[in-house]
Amino acid sequence: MDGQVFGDKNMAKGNKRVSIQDLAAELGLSVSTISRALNNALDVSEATKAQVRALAEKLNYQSNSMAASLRSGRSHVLGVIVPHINGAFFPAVVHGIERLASQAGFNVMICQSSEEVGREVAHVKALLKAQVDGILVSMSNTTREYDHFEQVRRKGIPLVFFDRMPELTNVCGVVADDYRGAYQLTEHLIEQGCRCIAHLAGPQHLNITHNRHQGYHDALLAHGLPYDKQLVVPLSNSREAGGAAAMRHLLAGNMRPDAVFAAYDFAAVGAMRVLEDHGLRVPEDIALAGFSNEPFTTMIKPQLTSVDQHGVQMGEAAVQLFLQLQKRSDTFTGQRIVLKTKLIIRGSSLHGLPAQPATSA
Amino acid sequence: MDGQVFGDKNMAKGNKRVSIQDLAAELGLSVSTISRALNNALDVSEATKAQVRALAEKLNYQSNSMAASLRSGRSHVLGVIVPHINGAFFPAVVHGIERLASQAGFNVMICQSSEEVGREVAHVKALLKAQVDGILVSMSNTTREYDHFEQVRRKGIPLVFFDRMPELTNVCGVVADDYRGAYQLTEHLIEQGCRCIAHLAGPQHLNITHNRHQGYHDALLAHGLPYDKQLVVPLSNSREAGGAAAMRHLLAGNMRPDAVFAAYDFAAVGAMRVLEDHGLRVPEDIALAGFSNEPFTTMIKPQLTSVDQHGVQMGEAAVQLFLQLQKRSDTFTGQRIVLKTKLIIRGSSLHGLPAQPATSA
DNA sequence: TTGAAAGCGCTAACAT
DNA sequence: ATGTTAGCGCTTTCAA
Repeated sequence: MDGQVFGDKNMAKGNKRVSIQDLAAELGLSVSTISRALNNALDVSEATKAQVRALAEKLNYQSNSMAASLRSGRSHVLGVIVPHINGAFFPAVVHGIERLASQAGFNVMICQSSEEVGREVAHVKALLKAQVDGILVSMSNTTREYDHFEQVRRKGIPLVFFDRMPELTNVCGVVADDYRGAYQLTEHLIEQGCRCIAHLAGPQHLNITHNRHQGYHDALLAHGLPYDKQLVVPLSNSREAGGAAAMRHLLAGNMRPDAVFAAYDFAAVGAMRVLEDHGLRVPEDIALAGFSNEPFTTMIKPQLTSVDQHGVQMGEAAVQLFLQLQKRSDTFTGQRIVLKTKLIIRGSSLHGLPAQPATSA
Repeated sequence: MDGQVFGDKNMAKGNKRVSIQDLAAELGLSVSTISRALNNALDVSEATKAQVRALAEKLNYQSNSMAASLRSGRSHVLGVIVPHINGAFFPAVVHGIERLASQAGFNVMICQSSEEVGREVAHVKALLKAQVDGILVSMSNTTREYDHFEQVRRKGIPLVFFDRMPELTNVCGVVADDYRGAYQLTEHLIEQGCRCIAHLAGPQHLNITHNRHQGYHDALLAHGLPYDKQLVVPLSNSREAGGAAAMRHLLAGNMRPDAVFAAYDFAAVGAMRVLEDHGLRVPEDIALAGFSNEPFTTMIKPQLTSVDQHGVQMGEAAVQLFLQLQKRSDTFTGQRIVLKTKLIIRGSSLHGLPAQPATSA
């Protein structure tokens, strides 16, 4: 492979792509036969198939999927819209989607909304124009109207949400059990002896963060602890800076929590930094936990207790839902798949008793 | 937006998409006029344009980009192939690509090769079939043959590499100055008083890791230090586990380095863990540095010295290169853009003297 | 088992 | 300023 010169410039530009017409002409067959042979139709003799395939190979024929899609009405492309691909969660979901989708013969078109409704709407439009066979989407956190999704449905294109989905009837999607994850996490903190547990909360119009908050709330009440609004601080963003600001706000108040549950791992790290700055030890003085089980949770000290959301699995489930929808598109059952989450206990939350055996490395 | 029922099922399936034919019929105009009006051609009266746009809006017309692309030969889609989207680097590049591309009127189709040549080849094929207007690619680390790239060129499709590119003449792309980054980093370690600097090396057939190794090598010699092969340990993978294994190997040998430069941040963290386990302090006993400036470098203790690669900028440069290529496709200049890297000094490398003022937070 | 022919929805000459 | 016409490359009836 060395010294190889890449791209001799003899064929500057004018080399037309070879089409099935060319193959047909070359072999003295009709284009329809070529088409059928290439698509491995059952009513073409093996002999011609072989012949056609050989020539296609030789001439380096590449089918034009635009033409095929235009004619057939199916593009074999699956559109995916994610809010972003930072952190590990969405990449994991995308991975799951790609695996199952490509296995089912679909190409995947990934778009980032960058948490902007505008871009989300634009992407939906572009995907529809591109005639995708289906759309999988996790909403941006600025999405409050759902007309663009409604359009998709109106066109009869299968639409599947994952993780972040609108509170509407008749939409299908797959979500993690954020409620249960938060509930268990809060319960764990209580078992650690914490009695004054704060929550750094994400935006409450989003199902995921709403449910995390709710799980926290219900766990407190279930264990006879009061729910105090002063202990719930909204995060200005999901990153470290947001967590740090919220933590500072909390420390400036007149309640001194003995545990903090942040709705995101990144926010938890920001909080941890602030606690250090204030000379507070984690978990001895204040227990700390996040949500998502980002890889860096095991890199920091103490390691961060968190909740795993099984991203890959979620992606796969979303594709399965899509495939189902595609089969029988008359019944939009509004099916919701809820995936179990997994509490991962690490050092940051071991406030009291040694607690249950650690669930992870 | 509450209580809204999503997707009344009255229009089960049969609602044909509205096409420009429908618009033409409705307005008593020809399809070509409609087409021109929609594309804002300059030879259509403002009156009709308004009329057409109004009806299009009313009927919720969505153009069929497959048809348009098939006819015009341009898809306005840019294909992007990345090895993966873990960590922060490739997502940053993708972000840069998306920003500039969408600004230039292109949609972006992102594909992951997952470090498998097979998938890379498949993606190239799919993108060509999809008639993309150009392909931006960062090679998988298992790519050793470049025939699939050659095909792209042969078809006259602009091809731009970024970060990881083949050692061929006549290919264009944008890379970070890994050599210089590694050189400066090594120099910094030397200035810290380190005299026995090890390198955890990435695969040497890839330009990026090869250049990091080379920069390390040359910096040593330039400062009169010997280059000792025993101090260069190949990483089995770029993650923590790879770094940990390499570090263990190093510690088991008879050389005891006073600094370690890992070719990836993740590997550096793995190494850090092993050093801790061996009771060695960073940076007092052994200085440590990585490469890429991942966000977690500031989350760990000590914070990790690293080299920033300006991912967003790289993505933008790649798009610019593509746009250039598209304009004058006759001259494949094989232009290479080399982006400066930036040494970010943090606690993990402060082995000796206070050194130069810290470059970052 | 193969061929002929009609078009998918749009654009782009070329007319008018 | 608008209309006519001819396809882009493929799939898919309908015939043979």
